[in-house]
Amino acid sequence: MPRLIDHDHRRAELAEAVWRIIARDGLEAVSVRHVAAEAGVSAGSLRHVLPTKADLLTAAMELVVERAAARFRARADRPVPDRAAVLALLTELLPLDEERSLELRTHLALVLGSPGHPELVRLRATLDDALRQGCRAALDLAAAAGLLRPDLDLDLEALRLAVVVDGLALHLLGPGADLEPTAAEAVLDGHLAALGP
Amino acid sequence: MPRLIDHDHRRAELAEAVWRIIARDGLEAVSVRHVAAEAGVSAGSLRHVLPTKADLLTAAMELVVERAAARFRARADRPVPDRAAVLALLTELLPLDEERSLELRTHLALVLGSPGHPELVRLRATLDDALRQGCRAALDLAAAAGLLRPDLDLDLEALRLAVVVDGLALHLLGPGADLEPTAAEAVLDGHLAALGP
DNA sequence: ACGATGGTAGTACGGCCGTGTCACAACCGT
DNA sequence: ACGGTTGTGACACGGCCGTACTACCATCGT
Repeated sequence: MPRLIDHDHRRAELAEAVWRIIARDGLEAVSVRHVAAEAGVSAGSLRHVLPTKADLLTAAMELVVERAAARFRARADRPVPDRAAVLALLTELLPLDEERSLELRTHLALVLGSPGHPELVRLRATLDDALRQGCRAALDLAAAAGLLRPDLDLDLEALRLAVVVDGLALHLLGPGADLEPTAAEAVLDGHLAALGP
Repeated sequence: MPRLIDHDHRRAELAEAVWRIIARDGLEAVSVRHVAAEAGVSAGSLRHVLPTKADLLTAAMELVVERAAARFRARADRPVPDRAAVLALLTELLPLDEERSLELRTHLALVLGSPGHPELVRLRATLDDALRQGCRAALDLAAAAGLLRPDLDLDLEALRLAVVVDGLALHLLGPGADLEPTAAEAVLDGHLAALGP
């Protein structure tokens, strides 16, 4: 078989296989064999790329961070002048499609499901920090567009916004989710309105 | 050994053992043997009370729902006249001590960690519903005390408040938590203030 | 063209898992 | 006092786990 494969690409495929298993069968179903089967490779082959299970979980989490960062970067680079665009930027942070739902489920399942894994804890902190900074950036844009009352404590409001976004995300995740996407958008819209003059 | 033991009491002990294992070692470490050891009984003995692992997880989740409901009932029964009391009622919903942290970790780990378990999905819906009703009740009390603008959509605000509470709870949960309890209370206080006239 | 290189797949091993079974010990009603 | 009931603990079983090892093979550099 081919002498050289793209390791990064293979790692991403395996990480996405982990995502799907976590979303479909839960964290407990994540085993080397299941992931290999889900990704369509043999278990022995998987071990050449990710030698241990901990590496597997770390790779899954790293890809979450990477994808989320890339998505936000793509959004934030564009000039964002009006209210609808700010709302769209925030909506981007919600798990409203399959990929983002998979990512968030993975993120939460790993963070809550395996404490004592230092790498995962570090990556969680990275992600939380990015969320807060993203909310802060969105607020700065909104402020520049004159959408915000001038007397707001932007640091506190960024934190509050991040909390709202994460809370919405949590309630959007099925199964057993109790929130419709439209309701989530309504909450976000109402929150932004409450920050206005 | 004694012919009659209190089954409910034993179930609660075992459920709390599950909580501790989830918080300390993660969901993957929850096995019949580990739980039995944590609770100080033999595995065979455990099986007389909770025959299968699914029963074990269900019992753990049921105790979460039960304790949370009892705690809220104890708070809500008291007359709640002023702003500080409303804030205290909401703070009650946050994982600011060991027991509530254990409960929330269990709740989230189970909901996110084992999809396809119908009983857990049902219990999650129960809990989410209770949270929303609790927030609605708190808002009603605040409104009766004249702490709210009269033009608010209380249903939407209850949802937003529930989202804030859950978001705060999520960020308060260690390890890797990025939120201090005082910051969480500040967010809650700011949120309540933003609802005022 | 042909070894060297590096990915692949199959197998093996020790360990823990969930669950079933069963003999035994402690308490109850009679 | 004693037989029945009920909780207990120990073991057995089949299965899946993570990991290690080792032939095999397609490609690449020479």
